[in-house]
Amino acid sequence: MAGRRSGGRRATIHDVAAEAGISRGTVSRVLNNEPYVSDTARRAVQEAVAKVGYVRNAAARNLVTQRSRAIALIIHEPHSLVLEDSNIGNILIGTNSVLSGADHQLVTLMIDSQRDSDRVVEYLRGGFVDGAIILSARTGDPISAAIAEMDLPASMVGHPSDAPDIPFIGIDNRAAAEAIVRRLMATGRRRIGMLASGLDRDSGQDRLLGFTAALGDAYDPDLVVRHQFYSYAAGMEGMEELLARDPSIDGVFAASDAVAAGALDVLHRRGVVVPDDIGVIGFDDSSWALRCTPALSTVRQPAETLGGLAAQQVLDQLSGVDFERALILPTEIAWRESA
Amino acid sequence: MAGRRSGGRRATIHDVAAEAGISRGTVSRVLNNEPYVSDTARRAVQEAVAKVGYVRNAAARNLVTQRSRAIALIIHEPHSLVLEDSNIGNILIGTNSVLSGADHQLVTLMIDSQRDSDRVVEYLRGGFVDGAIILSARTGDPISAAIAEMDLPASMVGHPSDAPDIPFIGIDNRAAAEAIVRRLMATGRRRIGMLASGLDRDSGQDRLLGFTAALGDAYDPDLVVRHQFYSYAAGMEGMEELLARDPSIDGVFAASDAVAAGALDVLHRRGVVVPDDIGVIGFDDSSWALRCTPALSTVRQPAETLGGLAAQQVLDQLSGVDFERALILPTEIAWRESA
DNA sequence: TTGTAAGCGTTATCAA
DNA sequence: TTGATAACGCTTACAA
Repeated sequence: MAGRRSGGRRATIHDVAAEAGISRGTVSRVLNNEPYVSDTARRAVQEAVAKVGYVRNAAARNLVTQRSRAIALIIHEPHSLVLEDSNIGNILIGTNSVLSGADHQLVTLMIDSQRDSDRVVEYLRGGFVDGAIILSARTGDPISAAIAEMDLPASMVGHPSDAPDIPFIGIDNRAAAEAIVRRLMATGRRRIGMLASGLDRDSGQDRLLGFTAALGDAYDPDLVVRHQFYSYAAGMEGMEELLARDPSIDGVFAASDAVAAGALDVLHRRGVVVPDDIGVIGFDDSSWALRCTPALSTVRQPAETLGGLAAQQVLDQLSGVDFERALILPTEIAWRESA
Repeated sequence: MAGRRSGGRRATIHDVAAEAGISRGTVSRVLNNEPYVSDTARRAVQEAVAKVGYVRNAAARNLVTQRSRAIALIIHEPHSLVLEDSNIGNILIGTNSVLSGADHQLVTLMIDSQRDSDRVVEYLRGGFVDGAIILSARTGDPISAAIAEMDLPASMVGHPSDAPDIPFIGIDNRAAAEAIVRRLMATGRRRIGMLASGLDRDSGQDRLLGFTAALGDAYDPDLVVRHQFYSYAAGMEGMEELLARDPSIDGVFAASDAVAAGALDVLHRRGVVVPDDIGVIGFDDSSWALRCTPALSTVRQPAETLGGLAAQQVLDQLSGVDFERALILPTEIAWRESA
């Protein structure tokens, strides 16, 4: 399992016991910081461990304890997500920090093909981890189904409409979208369009719902352009399309900051002035928002907290304490110069 | 180790053997696709497996085979890297793809604190993985030292000056930097400055060396601003500083695209026209390059290939075949509008 | 407080 | 081609 040593086999508890002149049982007790061990024995073991260069074999330990102290974080579609968009980095940081505090190792698994998906299911089934956190799942995601079926402690960040019964944590995308679109309307805009993305996820769907709810009677289906990804490219293409459909448009709600950035660049090249001619708003408050010119008005997600609480949900299941299976965190509006 | 089943314990080879009415040895052979198994036995096992819902226990298997079929990819400093910069996404994609093809699971480990660092060393020592790929190591990195010491098959992307004897793969940062700076000089610039970053890594050091080499006698130490991170913020601060030091500057080499992007924005706000007043060049050809206005001239790194070959280096060590321990890949210049 | 010994679920050797 | 059986390295009753 571990890297083959250059020469000789690696030390076991057996060697430590022999070196220290005591039994393996006591060595194990020292290693696990258990009570009822004499100071003499403790010292002897510590010295022997150092001397023979002992390191615990995880496989053997996991086999008997039925635990690994590792938690998986599953990321779908590295292309569109890690590269282009979003708070994924902050989610990771929050998760890692909570897990680290509980002395669990975070292992990130990336799914980029059917083959990956199958292998990851094997990995989870095999017992390499005690639990899992699922990011950016789409409707019909086979991993989530497998996790639910194998009854592995888990938590989803976000919550696809058809998700199996797995605890989750998220934000109210619909309400947040509605709120920021209303604010855009309050600036006097009359013809507002939307660059919708990620409609195969709850986030995308709900942001669109919030948009239509805010517009009410003013809603014009013709002013919604759909795209698969939350990407910069989607923003560029979508904005071109929107301008083609209605040159008199004076407001745009982009489904994410990356999308908004693409839209802003198109507007800039076309000589359309933001926010004078068109007000633009985004969603996420990711690192894109402040890079945009002008700075983007957007919805701030508590990404790091989201990641941390997802980790906590998994740890709680592991320790058997009660916990809230459905968590919705509040968002806020970061109002800047783009609208 | 795995998630506790709702009720009853999970099926073992024992159960399968009993159900199929044959020995555990034969069951194991079927499971591992070994030869010398009758079709009758094979079918019986497959049916039994399905019936009792058997899944192999990885810990037990790893214990006896001394293998895990998993490879770690270690990322330092998620903040500055994953969020701000670079080709890390592409490296991941390349690594995952090669490992996936060899039926190995990629597990990404993030290091964000001393505590993380210690835990990761434990994880590696424990035998959870058969090998490791190290990204963005700095000089004096304890993880690399530990990996070298424990003799774990590994590969580094990049190569810190004091790195222990671990195979590596990288690009010639010095030559690439020199080449693009020469090209900038060829556009007639006279006062060229550099926004240097990551000087605690080989990449940062070498890019600076390439810069001074290209300038030769024209090199003015006063025109080099140093910053710790390859970040957008570093580019903004550095550019302000550079303009303060010498308003007549007419060329800038940024140590990365993110840094260049920050510099471009400062110039834009100051009303300095690029490339008319100042020519700006970057490094990486990351997703930043095309988002910049104007599009950034930069050095293209074969990031995905880098990741793939690092994975291959590890796999080669595992299989014991000969391989090249020091790989340097060629780069090319992507010349666009910023210079 | 310590030692003994029985597993944990596989794979792998050796006979049959 | 198959079946016993001995490891693999550790934890954990149970006895002492």
